[in-house]
Amino acid sequence: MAHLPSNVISCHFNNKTSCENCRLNQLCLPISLQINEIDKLDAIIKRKRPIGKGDAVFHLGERFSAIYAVRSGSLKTVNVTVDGQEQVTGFYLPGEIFGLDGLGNNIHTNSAVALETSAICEIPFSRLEELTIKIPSLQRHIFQVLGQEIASEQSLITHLSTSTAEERVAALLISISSRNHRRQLSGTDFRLPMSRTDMASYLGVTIETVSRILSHFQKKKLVTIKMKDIIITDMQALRSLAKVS
Amino acid sequence: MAHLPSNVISCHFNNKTSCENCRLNQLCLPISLQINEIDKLDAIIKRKRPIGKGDAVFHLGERFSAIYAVRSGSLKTVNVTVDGQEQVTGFYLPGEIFGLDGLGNNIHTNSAVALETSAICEIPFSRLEELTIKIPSLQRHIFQVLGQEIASEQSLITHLSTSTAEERVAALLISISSRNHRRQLSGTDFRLPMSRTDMASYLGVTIETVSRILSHFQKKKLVTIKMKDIIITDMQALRSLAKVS
DNA sequence: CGGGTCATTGAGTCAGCTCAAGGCTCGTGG
DNA sequence: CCACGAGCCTTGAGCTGACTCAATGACCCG
Repeated sequence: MAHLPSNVISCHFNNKTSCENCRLNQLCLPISLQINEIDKLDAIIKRKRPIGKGDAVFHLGERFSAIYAVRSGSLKTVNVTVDGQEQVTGFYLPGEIFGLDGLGNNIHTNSAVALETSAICEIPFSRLEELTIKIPSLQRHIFQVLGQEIASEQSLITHLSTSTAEERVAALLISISSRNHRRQLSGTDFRLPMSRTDMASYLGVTIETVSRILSHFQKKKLVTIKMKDIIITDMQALRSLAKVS
Repeated sequence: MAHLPSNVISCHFNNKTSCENCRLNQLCLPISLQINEIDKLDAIIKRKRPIGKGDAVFHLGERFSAIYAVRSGSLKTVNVTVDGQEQVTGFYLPGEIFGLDGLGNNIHTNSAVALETSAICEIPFSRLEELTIKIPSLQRHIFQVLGQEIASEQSLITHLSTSTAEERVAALLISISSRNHRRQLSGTDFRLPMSRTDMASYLGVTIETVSRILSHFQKKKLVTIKMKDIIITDMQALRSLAKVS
Protein backbone atom coordinates (compact mmCIF):
# COMPACT_ATOMS: atom_id res chain seq x y z
CA MET A 1 0.00 0.00 0.00
CA ALA A 2 1.50 3.34 -1.03
CA HIS A 3 2.46 5.82 1.62
CA LEU A 4 -0.05 8.64 1.70
CA PRO A 5 1.03 12.26 1.43
CA SER A 6 0.40 14.13 4.63
CA ASN A 7 -1.40 17.32 3.70
CA VAL A 8 -5.01 17.77 4.65
CA ILE A 9 -6.60 17.47 1.24
CA SER A 10 -4.81 14.35 0.21
CA CYS A 11 -5.25 12.49 3.44
CA HIS A 12 -8.96 12.34 2.59
CA PHE A 13 -8.14 11.16 -0.88
CA ASN A 14 -7.25 7.59 -1.44
CA ASN A 15 -7.69 5.93 -4.78
CA LYS A 16 -7.43 2.55 -3.20
CA THR A 17 -10.54 3.12 -1.14
CA SER A 18 -13.16 0.57 -2.10
CA CYS A 19 -16.83 0.20 -1.34
CA GLU A 20 -15.89 -2.85 0.68
CA ASN A 21 -13.86 -0.94 3.22
CA CYS A 22 -15.77 2.34 3.01
CA ARG A 23 -17.18 3.40 6.36
CA LEU A 24 -20.41 4.29 4.61
CA ASN A 25 -21.16 0.99 2.94
CA GLN A 26 -24.12 0.32 5.19
CA LEU A 27 -25.76 3.56 4.09
CA CYS A 28 -24.78 3.77 0.47
CA LEU A 29 -25.40 1.62 -2.58
CA PRO A 30 -23.56 -1.51 -1.38
CA ILE A 31 -26.06 -2.05 1.42
CA SER A 32 -27.94 -4.73 -0.48
CA LEU A 33 -24.99 -6.57 -1.95
CA GLN A 34 -22.86 -9.66 -1.38
CA ILE A 35 -19.09 -9.28 -1.20
CA ASN A 36 -18.49 -10.46 -4.76
CA GLU A 37 -21.22 -8.17 -6.03
CA ILE A 38 -19.67 -5.25 -4.20
CA ASP A 39 -16.50 -5.89 -6.15
CA LYS A 40 -18.40 -5.57 -9.41
CA LEU A 41 -19.97 -2.31 -8.29
CA ASP A 42 -16.60 -1.15 -7.10
CA ALA A 43 -15.13 -1.76 -10.52
CA ILE A 44 -17.36 0.81 -12.21
CA ILE A 45 -17.12 3.51 -9.54
CA LYS A 46 -14.71 6.36 -10.13
CA ARG A 47 -13.35 8.02 -7.04
CA LYS A 48 -12.59 11.58 -7.88
CA ARG A 49 -10.05 13.93 -6.39
CA PRO A 50 -11.68 15.96 -3.59
CA ILE A 51 -13.36 19.13 -4.72
CA GLY A 52 -13.18 22.50 -3.00
CA LYS A 53 -15.94 24.63 -1.51
CA GLY A 54 -17.99 26.23 -4.26
CA ASP A 55 -16.83 23.83 -6.97
CA ALA A 56 -19.49 22.12 -9.07
CA VAL A 57 -19.72 18.38 -9.71
CA PHE A 58 -22.05 19.02 -12.63
CA HIS A 59 -23.83 22.05 -13.99
CA LEU A 60 -27.44 22.68 -14.90
CA GLY A 61 -27.96 21.86 -18.56
CA GLU A 62 -25.16 19.32 -18.77
CA ARG A 63 -25.79 15.89 -20.17
CA PHE A 64 -26.66 13.33 -17.51
CA SER A 65 -24.14 10.51 -17.47
CA ALA A 66 -23.64 9.44 -13.88
CA ILE A 67 -25.04 9.50 -10.40
CA TYR A 68 -22.88 10.38 -7.41
CA ALA A 69 -22.41 9.38 -3.81
CA VAL A 70 -21.01 11.68 -1.14
CA ARG A 71 -17.94 10.15 0.50
CA SER A 72 -17.06 13.08 2.75
CA GLY A 73 -18.07 16.70 3.06
CA SER A 74 -21.42 17.95 1.80
CA LEU A 75 -23.09 19.42 -1.26
CA LYS A 76 -26.15 21.33 -2.33
CA THR A 77 -28.13 21.07 -5.54
CA VAL A 78 -29.14 24.38 -7.04
CA ASN A 79 -31.73 25.29 -9.61
CA VAL A 80 -32.06 28.59 -11.43
CA THR A 81 -35.56 29.97 -11.77
CA VAL A 82 -36.76 31.60 -14.98
CA ASP A 83 -36.05 35.03 -13.56
CA GLY A 84 -32.47 34.13 -12.75
CA GLN A 85 -32.68 33.48 -9.03
CA GLU A 86 -30.78 30.63 -7.43
CA GLN A 87 -32.88 28.13 -5.56
CA VAL A 88 -31.41 25.37 -3.40
CA THR A 89 -33.30 22.11 -3.95
CA GLY A 90 -31.37 19.73 -1.72
CA PHE A 91 -28.51 19.11 0.69
CA TYR A 92 -26.46 15.92 0.52
CA LEU A 93 -24.38 14.41 3.33
CA PRO A 94 -21.94 11.46 3.33
CA GLY A 95 -23.52 8.19 2.19
CA GLU A 96 -26.24 9.97 0.25
CA ILE A 97 -26.82 9.77 -3.50
CA PHE A 98 -27.30 12.82 -5.73
CA GLY A 99 -27.50 13.65 -9.41
CA LEU A 100 -30.80 11.87 -9.99
CA ASP A 101 -32.33 15.04 -11.37
CA GLY A 102 -30.92 14.26 -14.82
CA LEU A 103 -32.53 10.88 -15.10
CA GLY A 104 -35.84 12.08 -16.48
CA ASN A 105 -34.69 13.63 -19.72
CA ASN A 106 -30.94 13.03 -19.72
CA ILE A 107 -30.15 16.65 -18.87
CA HIS A 108 -29.28 17.86 -15.40
CA THR A 109 -31.89 20.32 -14.19
CA ASN A 110 -29.72 21.36 -11.25
CA SER A 111 -26.12 22.14 -10.54
CA ALA A 112 -24.39 20.30 -7.68
CA VAL A 113 -22.05 22.49 -5.66
CA ALA A 114 -19.77 21.56 -2.76
CA LEU A 115 -20.52 23.33 0.52
CA GLU A 116 -17.04 22.47 1.80
CA THR A 117 -14.10 20.37 0.65
CA SER A 118 -15.76 17.10 -0.33
CA ALA A 119 -14.96 13.71 -1.80
CA ILE A 120 -17.43 12.01 -4.10
CA CYS A 121 -17.82 8.74 -5.95
CA GLU A 122 -18.99 8.89 -9.54
CA ILE A 123 -21.11 5.99 -10.79
CA PRO A 124 -21.53 6.02 -14.58
CA PHE A 125 -25.20 5.38 -15.12
CA SER A 126 -25.00 3.24 -18.23
CA ARG A 127 -22.54 0.91 -16.52
CA LEU A 128 -24.79 0.81 -13.49
CA GLU A 129 -27.78 -0.10 -15.65
CA GLU A 130 -25.86 -3.02 -17.15
CA LEU A 131 -24.93 -4.16 -13.68
CA THR A 132 -28.47 -3.96 -12.35
CA ILE A 133 -29.55 -6.43 -14.99
CA LYS A 134 -27.02 -8.90 -13.66
CA ILE A 135 -27.68 -8.18 -10.00
CA PRO A 136 -31.43 -7.94 -9.34
CA SER A 137 -30.94 -6.93 -5.72
CA LEU A 138 -28.98 -3.93 -6.95
CA GLN A 139 -31.82 -3.01 -9.27
CA ARG A 140 -34.21 -3.27 -6.38
CA HIS A 141 -31.97 -1.01 -4.36
CA ILE A 142 -31.66 1.60 -7.10
CA PHE A 143 -35.41 1.66 -7.39
CA GLN A 144 -35.53 2.12 -3.66
CA VAL A 145 -33.08 5.01 -3.74
CA LEU A 146 -35.18 6.67 -6.42
CA GLY A 147 -38.32 5.98 -4.44
CA GLN A 148 -36.81 7.51 -1.34
CA GLU A 149 -35.83 10.59 -3.29
CA ILE A 150 -39.42 10.87 -4.49
CA ALA A 151 -40.78 10.38 -0.98
CA SER A 152 -38.42 12.90 0.56
CA GLU A 153 -39.30 15.47 -2.08
CA GLN A 154 -42.97 14.89 -1.47
CA SER A 155 -42.52 15.49 2.20
CA LEU A 156 -40.67 18.69 1.41
CA ILE A 157 -43.56 19.72 -0.85
CA THR A 158 -46.01 19.09 1.96
CA HIS A 159 -43.82 21.10 4.28
CA LEU A 160 -43.48 24.03 1.94
CA SER A 161 -47.20 24.08 1.35
CA THR A 162 -48.40 23.85 4.89
CA SER A 163 -45.72 24.93 7.31
CA THR A 164 -44.83 28.24 8.86
CA ALA A 165 -41.29 29.57 8.65
CA GLU A 166 -40.63 28.42 12.21
CA GLU A 167 -41.75 24.87 11.43
CA ARG A 168 -39.57 24.80 8.33
CA VAL A 169 -36.44 25.82 10.16
CA ALA A 170 -37.12 23.32 12.94
CA ALA A 171 -37.68 20.57 10.39
CA LEU A 172 -34.40 21.27 8.64
CA LEU A 173 -32.50 21.10 11.93
CA ILE A 174 -34.21 17.80 12.78
CA SER A 175 -33.43 16.44 9.33
CA ILE A 176 -29.73 17.25 9.55
CA SER A 177 -29.66 15.90 13.09
CA SER A 178 -31.18 12.56 12.17
CA ARG A 179 -29.00 12.17 9.13
CA ASN A 180 -25.96 12.73 11.31
CA HIS A 181 -27.29 10.24 13.79
CA ARG A 182 -27.65 7.66 11.02
CA ARG A 183 -23.93 8.04 10.40
CA GLN A 184 -23.12 7.31 14.04
CA LEU A 185 -22.38 10.98 14.68
CA SER A 186 -23.93 13.17 17.31
CA GLY A 187 -27.50 14.08 16.60
CA THR A 188 -27.46 16.95 19.05
CA ASP A 189 -24.11 18.64 18.55
CA PHE A 190 -22.97 19.37 15.03
CA ARG A 191 -21.96 21.94 12.48
CA LEU A 192 -24.37 23.10 9.81
CA PRO A 193 -22.59 22.72 6.49
CA MET A 194 -24.60 25.40 4.71
CA SER A 195 -24.85 29.17 4.99
CA ARG A 196 -27.94 31.01 6.20
CA THR A 197 -28.51 32.05 2.60
CA ASP A 198 -28.63 28.41 1.50
CA MET A 199 -30.95 27.47 4.34
CA ALA A 200 -33.25 30.34 3.48
CA SER A 201 -33.32 29.46 -0.20
CA TYR A 202 -34.01 25.79 0.51
CA LEU A 203 -36.78 26.63 2.96
CA GLY A 204 -38.39 29.28 0.80
CA VAL A 205 -38.00 32.11 3.30
CA THR A 206 -35.68 35.08 3.58
CA ILE A 207 -32.32 35.01 5.26
CA GLU A 208 -33.54 37.51 7.84
CA THR A 209 -36.40 35.22 8.79
CA VAL A 210 -34.04 32.26 9.25
CA SER A 211 -31.79 34.36 11.43
CA ARG A 212 -34.63 35.69 13.55
CA ILE A 213 -36.07 32.22 14.03
CA LEU A 214 -32.75 30.72 15.09
CA SER A 215 -32.36 33.55 17.60
CA HIS A 216 -35.86 32.89 18.80
CA PHE A 217 -35.14 29.15 19.23
CA GLN A 218 -32.11 30.11 21.25
CA LYS A 219 -34.15 32.43 23.43
CA LYS A 220 -36.57 29.57 24.05
CA LYS A 221 -33.61 27.34 25.06
CA LEU A 222 -34.23 24.83 22.30
CA VAL A 223 -30.77 25.22 20.82
CA THR A 224 -27.44 26.89 21.38
CA ILE A 225 -26.02 28.45 18.24
CA LYS A 226 -22.71 29.97 17.43
CA MET A 227 -22.71 30.69 13.72
CA LYS A 228 -22.74 27.29 12.06
CA ASP A 229 -22.16 25.29 15.23
CA ILE A 230 -25.35 24.11 16.77
CA ILE A 231 -26.27 22.19 19.91
CA ILE A 232 -29.81 20.95 20.18
CA THR A 233 -30.69 21.25 23.84
CA ASP A 234 -34.36 20.33 23.71
CA MET A 235 -34.87 17.75 20.98
CA GLN A 236 -38.37 16.93 22.15
CA ALA A 237 -39.60 20.48 21.82
CA LEU A 238 -37.83 21.03 18.51
CA ARG A 239 -39.33 17.85 17.09
CA SER A 240 -42.82 18.85 18.06
CA LEU A 241 -42.28 22.30 16.57
CA ALA A 242 -41.15 20.64 13.36
CA LYS A 243 -44.29 18.54 13.38
CA VAL A 244 -42.13 15.44 13.07
CA SER A 245 -43.20 12.54 15.22
CA MET B 1 -66.07 -14.51 -21.63
CA ALA B 2 -69.05 -13.22 -19.67
CA HIS B 3 -71.45 -10.81 -21.25
CA LEU B 4 -70.84 -7.30 -19.96
CA PRO B 5 -73.63 -5.45 -18.23
CA SER B 6 -74.76 -2.37 -20.14
CA ASN B 7 -74.79 0.36 -17.52
CA VAL B 8 -72.61 3.44 -17.86
CA ILE B 9 -69.78 2.20 -15.69
CA SER B 10 -69.30 -0.99 -17.60
CA CYS B 11 -69.38 0.52 -21.06
CA HIS B 12 -66.04 2.11 -20.24
CA PHE B 13 -64.75 -1.18 -19.05
CA ASN B 14 -63.27 -3.61 -21.50
CA ASN B 15 -61.05 -6.44 -20.41
CA LYS B 16 -59.89 -6.96 -23.96
CA THR B 17 -58.17 -3.61 -24.09
CA SER B 18 -54.46 -4.13 -24.50
CA CYS B 19 -51.50 -1.81 -24.39
CA GLU B 20 -51.08 -2.45 -28.07
CA ASN B 21 -54.39 -0.88 -29.03
CA CYS B 22 -54.56 1.65 -26.19
CA ARG B 23 -54.82 5.23 -27.42
CA LEU B 24 -52.25 6.22 -24.84
CA ASN B 25 -49.46 3.85 -25.75
CA GLN B 26 -47.27 6.65 -27.04
CA LEU B 27 -47.43 8.38 -23.66
CA CYS B 28 -47.44 5.49 -21.28
CA LEU B 29 -45.03 2.67 -20.47
CA PRO B 30 -45.13 0.95 -23.89
CA ILE B 31 -43.52 3.93 -25.56
CA SER B 32 -40.08 2.33 -25.60
CA LEU B 33 -41.12 -1.17 -26.58
CA GLN B 34 -41.30 -3.46 -29.61
CA ILE B 35 -44.60 -5.18 -30.38
CA ASN B 36 -43.58 -8.52 -28.88
CA GLU B 37 -42.30 -6.77 -25.77
CA ILE B 38 -45.56 -4.90 -25.42
CA ASP B 39 -47.29 -8.28 -25.30
CA LYS B 40 -45.12 -9.30 -22.37
CA LEU B 41 -45.89 -6.08 -20.54
CA ASP B 42 -49.52 -6.53 -21.40
CA ALA B 43 -49.53 -9.95 -19.83
CA ILE B 44 -48.70 -8.63 -16.36
CA ILE B 45 -51.00 -5.61 -16.44
CA LYS B 46 -54.31 -5.88 -14.67
CA ARG B 47 -57.07 -3.69 -15.98
CA LYS B 48 -59.37 -2.93 -13.15
CA ARG B 49 -63.02 -2.15 -13.14
CA PRO B 50 -63.51 1.65 -13.35
CA ILE B 51 -63.61 3.40 -10.01
CA GLY B 52 -65.99 6.15 -8.97
CA LYS B 53 -65.30 9.70 -7.87
CA GLY B 54 -63.82 9.73 -4.38
CA ASP B 55 -62.80 6.07 -4.43
CA ALA B 56 -59.23 5.22 -3.50
CA VAL B 57 -56.87 3.05 -5.54
CA PHE B 58 -54.63 2.64 -2.52
CA HIS B 59 -54.50 4.15 0.92
CA LEU B 60 -51.72 5.80 2.86
CA GLY B 61 -49.95 3.17 4.95
CA GLU B 62 -50.80 0.26 2.69
CA ARG B 63 -48.10 -2.05 1.46
CA PHE B 64 -46.66 -1.04 -1.91
CA SER B 65 -47.17 -3.75 -4.48
CA ALA B 66 -47.87 -2.11 -7.80
CA ILE B 67 -47.64 1.05 -9.81
CA TYR B 68 -50.58 2.37 -11.80
CA ALA B 69 -51.30 4.07 -15.08
CA VAL B 70 -54.32 6.28 -15.68
CA ARG B 71 -56.36 4.99 -18.61
CA SER B 72 -59.19 7.51 -18.39
CA GLY B 73 -60.41 10.05 -15.86
CA SER B 74 -58.08 11.62 -13.34
CA LEU B 75 -56.78 11.15 -9.82
CA LYS B 76 -55.08 13.02 -7.02
CA THR B 77 -52.56 11.75 -4.51
CA VAL B 78 -53.16 12.91 -0.98
CA ASN B 79 -50.95 13.00 2.05
CA VAL B 80 -52.03 13.57 5.63
CA THR B 81 -49.86 15.90 7.68
CA VAL B 82 -48.97 15.15 11.31
CA ASP B 83 -51.74 17.45 12.49
CA GLY B 84 -54.32 15.62 10.43
CA GLN B 85 -54.72 17.96 7.49
CA GLU B 86 -55.11 16.63 3.97
CA GLN B 87 -52.52 17.79 1.49
CA VAL B 88 -52.75 17.12 -2.25
CA THR B 89 -49.34 16.15 -3.62
CA GLY B 90 -50.15 15.47 -7.26
CA PHE B 91 -52.71 15.26 -10.04
CA TYR B 92 -52.61 12.46 -12.61
CA LEU B 93 -54.16 12.51 -16.07
CA PRO B 94 -54.53 9.73 -18.67
CA GLY B 95 -51.23 8.18 -19.74
CA GLU B 96 -49.51 9.20 -16.51
CA ILE B 97 -48.03 6.85 -13.93
CA PHE B 98 -48.74 7.10 -10.22
CA GLY B 99 -48.12 5.11 -7.05
CA LEU B 100 -44.36 5.61 -7.05
CA ASP B 101 -44.51 7.06 -3.56
CA GLY B 102 -44.40 3.56 -2.07
CA LEU B 103 -41.19 2.55 -3.78
CA GLY B 104 -38.86 4.00 -1.17
CA ASN B 105 -39.81 1.94 1.81
CA ASN B 106 -42.52 -0.38 0.48
CA ILE B 107 -45.30 1.56 2.15
CA HIS B 108 -47.51 4.05 0.38
CA THR B 109 -47.02 7.49 1.88
CA ASN B 110 -50.04 8.86 0.00
CA SER B 111 -53.55 7.79 -0.84
CA ALA B 112 -54.63 7.90 -4.48
CA VAL B 113 -58.19 9.11 -4.96
CA ALA B 114 -60.25 9.40 -8.15
CA LEU B 115 -61.40 12.92 -9.02
CA GLU B 116 -64.04 11.49 -11.35
CA THR B 117 -64.99 8.06 -12.68
CA SER B 118 -61.67 6.69 -13.85
CA ALA B 119 -60.12 3.58 -15.35
CA ILE B 120 -56.65 2.50 -14.32
CA CYS B 121 -54.12 -0.17 -15.17
CA GLU B 122 -52.39 -1.91 -12.30
CA ILE B 123 -48.83 -3.08 -12.89
CA PRO B 124 -47.57 -5.41 -10.16
CA PHE B 125 -44.13 -4.12 -9.32
CA SER B 126 -42.39 -7.42 -8.69
CA ARG B 127 -43.54 -8.73 -12.07
CA LEU B 128 -42.42 -5.48 -13.66
CA GLU B 129 -38.99 -5.81 -12.04
CA GLU B 130 -38.59 -9.30 -13.48
CA LEU B 131 -39.58 -8.01 -16.88
CA THR B 132 -37.16 -5.08 -16.79
CA ILE B 133 -34.31 -7.54 -16.37
CA LYS B 134 -35.34 -9.23 -19.60
CA ILE B 135 -36.10 -6.00 -21.45
CA PRO B 136 -33.38 -3.40 -20.83
CA SER B 137 -35.19 -0.69 -22.76
CA LEU B 138 -38.09 -1.11 -20.36
CA GLN B 139 -35.73 -0.71 -17.42
CA ARG B 140 -34.38 2.44 -18.97
CA HIS B 141 -37.89 3.71 -19.39
CA ILE B 142 -38.88 2.96 -15.80
CA PHE B 143 -35.81 4.84 -14.63
CA GLN B 144 -36.89 7.67 -16.87
CA VAL B 145 -40.40 7.72 -15.45
CA LEU B 146 -38.94 7.84 -11.96
CA GLY B 147 -36.54 10.56 -13.02
CA GLN B 148 -39.35 12.60 -14.49
CA GLU B 149 -41.31 12.26 -11.29
CA ILE B 150 -38.27 13.52 -9.38
CA ALA B 151 -37.79 16.41 -11.79
CA SER B 152 -41.43 17.44 -11.70
CA GLU B 153 -41.44 17.37 -7.92
CA GLN B 154 -38.32 19.49 -7.84
CA SER B 155 -39.92 22.04 -10.06
CA LEU B 156 -42.94 22.09 -7.77
CA ILE B 157 -40.60 22.61 -4.82
CA THR B 158 -38.98 25.54 -6.56
CA HIS B 159 -42.40 26.94 -7.30
CA LEU B 160 -43.67 26.60 -3.78
CA SER B 161 -40.53 28.23 -2.42
CA THR B 162 -40.33 31.18 -4.71
CA SER B 163 -43.66 31.93 -6.32
CA THR B 164 -46.54 34.13 -5.35
CA ALA B 165 -50.05 32.73 -5.19
CA GLU B 166 -50.83 34.24 -8.59
CA GLU B 167 -47.82 32.57 -10.20
CA ARG B 168 -48.77 29.23 -8.67
CA VAL B 169 -52.30 29.30 -10.00
CA ALA B 170 -51.08 30.36 -13.45
CA ALA B 171 -48.51 27.55 -13.44
CA LEU B 172 -51.11 24.94 -12.58
CA LEU B 173 -53.36 26.08 -15.42
CA ILE B 174 -50.42 25.96 -17.82
CA SER B 175 -49.45 22.50 -16.58
CA ILE B 176 -52.93 21.05 -17.11
CA SER B 177 -53.12 22.77 -20.46
CA SER B 178 -49.86 21.32 -21.75
CA ARG B 179 -50.66 17.86 -20.46
CA ASN B 180 -53.96 18.01 -22.32
CA HIS B 181 -52.15 19.17 -25.41
CA ARG B 182 -49.80 16.21 -25.16
CA ARG B 183 -52.84 13.97 -25.38
CA GLN B 184 -54.01 15.66 -28.59
CA LEU B 185 -56.73 17.51 -26.72
CA SER B 186 -57.31 21.22 -26.65
CA GLY B 187 -54.74 23.10 -24.63
CA THR B 188 -56.93 26.17 -24.39
CA ASP B 189 -60.39 24.87 -23.71
CA PHE B 190 -60.85 22.21 -21.06
CA ARG B 191 -62.44 21.19 -17.82
CA LEU B 192 -60.45 21.24 -14.60
CA PRO B 193 -60.87 17.81 -13.02
CA MET B 194 -60.26 19.00 -9.47
CA SER B 195 -62.16 21.20 -7.03
CA ARG B 196 -60.96 24.59 -5.85
CA THR B 197 -60.17 22.96 -2.53
CA ASP B 198 -57.84 20.47 -4.22
CA MET B 199 -56.17 23.19 -6.25
CA ALA B 200 -55.65 25.26 -3.13
CA SER B 201 -54.21 22.35 -1.18
CA TYR B 202 -51.86 21.39 -3.99
CA LEU B 203 -50.66 24.97 -4.43
CA GLY B 204 -50.27 25.66 -0.75
CA VAL B 205 -52.73 28.55 -0.63
CA THR B 206 -56.29 28.95 0.64
CA ILE B 207 -59.37 28.27 -1.39
CA GLU B 208 -60.38 31.93 -1.16
CA THR B 209 -57.08 32.99 -2.65
CA VAL B 210 -57.49 30.58 -5.57
CA SER B 211 -60.96 31.88 -6.20
CA ARG B 212 -59.91 35.53 -6.04
CA ILE B 213 -57.00 34.92 -8.39
CA LEU B 214 -59.13 33.11 -10.94
CA SER B 215 -61.59 35.99 -10.83
CA HIS B 216 -58.71 38.40 -11.24
CA PHE B 217 -57.37 36.46 -14.26
CA GLN B 218 -60.83 36.68 -15.76
CA LYS B 219 -60.97 40.43 -15.18
CA LYS B 220 -57.63 40.75 -16.96
CA LYS B 221 -59.08 38.74 -19.90
CA LEU B 222 -56.52 35.94 -19.55
CA VAL B 223 -59.15 33.25 -19.13
CA THR B 224 -62.88 32.66 -19.20
CA ILE B 225 -64.09 30.53 -16.34
CA LYS B 226 -67.37 28.93 -15.54
CA MET B 227 -66.81 26.76 -12.49
CA LYS B 228 -64.57 23.95 -13.68
CA ASP B 229 -64.75 24.82 -17.37
CA ILE B 230 -61.92 27.03 -18.45
CA ILE B 231 -60.92 28.71 -21.69
CA ILE B 232 -57.46 30.21 -21.85
CA THR B 233 -57.82 33.34 -23.95
CA ASP B 234 -54.34 34.78 -23.57
CA MET B 235 -51.88 31.91 -23.32
CA GLN B 236 -48.88 34.18 -23.80
CA ALA B 237 -49.73 36.38 -20.85
CA LEU B 238 -50.64 33.43 -18.66
CA ARG B 239 -47.36 31.70 -19.47
CA SER B 240 -45.33 34.74 -18.58
CA LEU B 241 -47.28 35.12 -15.34
CA ALA B 242 -46.52 31.49 -14.54
CA LYS B 243 -42.84 32.16 -15.24
CA VAL B 244 -42.83 29.24 -17.65
CA SER B 245 -40.92 29.83 -20.85
C1' DC C 1 -87.70 22.38 -5.81
C1' DG C 2 -85.07 22.10 -1.69
C1' DG C 3 -80.94 21.14 0.83
C1' DG C 4 -76.16 20.54 0.69
C1' DT C 5 -71.88 21.25 -1.27
C1' DC C 6 -68.89 24.21 -3.65
C1' DA C 7 -67.44 28.83 -5.11
C1' DT C 8 -67.21 33.88 -4.75
C1' DT C 9 -66.59 38.22 -2.52
C1' DG C 10 -65.57 41.51 1.31
C1' DA C 11 -63.21 43.31 5.60
C1' DG C 12 -59.80 43.18 8.87
C1' DT C 13 -55.40 40.92 10.68
C1' DC C 14 -50.78 39.14 10.81
C1' DA C 15 -46.61 36.40 9.32
C1' DG C 16 -43.02 37.14 6.76
C1' DC C 17 -41.10 40.46 3.44
C1' DT C 18 -38.26 44.68 2.29
C1' DC C 19 -35.19 48.13 3.44
C1' DA C 20 -31.66 49.64 6.43
C1' DA C 21 -28.07 49.75 9.86
C1' DG C 22 -24.81 47.68 12.55
C1' DG C 23 -21.94 43.51 14.54
C1' DC C 24 -19.28 39.37 14.18
C1' DT C 25 -15.73 36.29 12.02
C1' DC C 26 -12.09 34.83 9.69
C1' DG C 27 -8.48 35.07 6.36
C1' DT C 28 -4.71 37.95 4.77
C1' DG C 29 -0.90 40.69 4.83
C1' DG C 30 2.02 43.94 7.11
C1' DC D 1 0.56 38.99 16.33
C1' DC D 2 -2.47 42.46 15.30
C1' DA D 3 -5.14 45.38 12.10
C1' DC D 4 -8.11 45.49 8.34
C1' DG D 5 -11.54 44.42 5.06
C1' DA D 6 -15.06 41.60 2.95
C1' DG D 7 -18.52 38.62 3.55
C1' DC D 8 -21.85 36.73 6.54
C1' DC D 9 -25.07 37.24 10.18
C1' DT D 10 -28.23 39.73 13.33
C1' DT D 11 -31.61 43.04 14.63
C1' DG D 12 -35.09 46.75 13.99
C1' DA D 13 -39.07 49.27 11.71
C1' DG D 14 -42.58 49.53 8.63
C1' DC D 15 -45.26 47.37 4.75
C1' DT D 16 -48.01 44.03 2.15
C1' DG D 17 -49.76 39.61 0.24
C1' DA D 18 -52.17 36.04 1.75
C1' DC D 19 -54.87 34.39 5.67
C1' DT D 20 -59.08 34.18 8.70
C1' DC D 21 -63.70 34.97 9.50
C1' DA D 22 -68.07 35.81 7.60
C1' DA D 23 -71.83 36.27 4.45
C1' DT D 24 -73.86 35.49 0.08
C1' DG D 25 -74.44 33.20 -4.44
C1' DA D 26 -74.35 29.23 -7.85
C1' DC D 27 -74.83 24.52 -8.98
C1' DC D 28 -76.20 19.68 -8.57
C1' DC D 29 -78.63 15.58 -7.19
C1' DG D 30 -82.36 13.33 -5.29
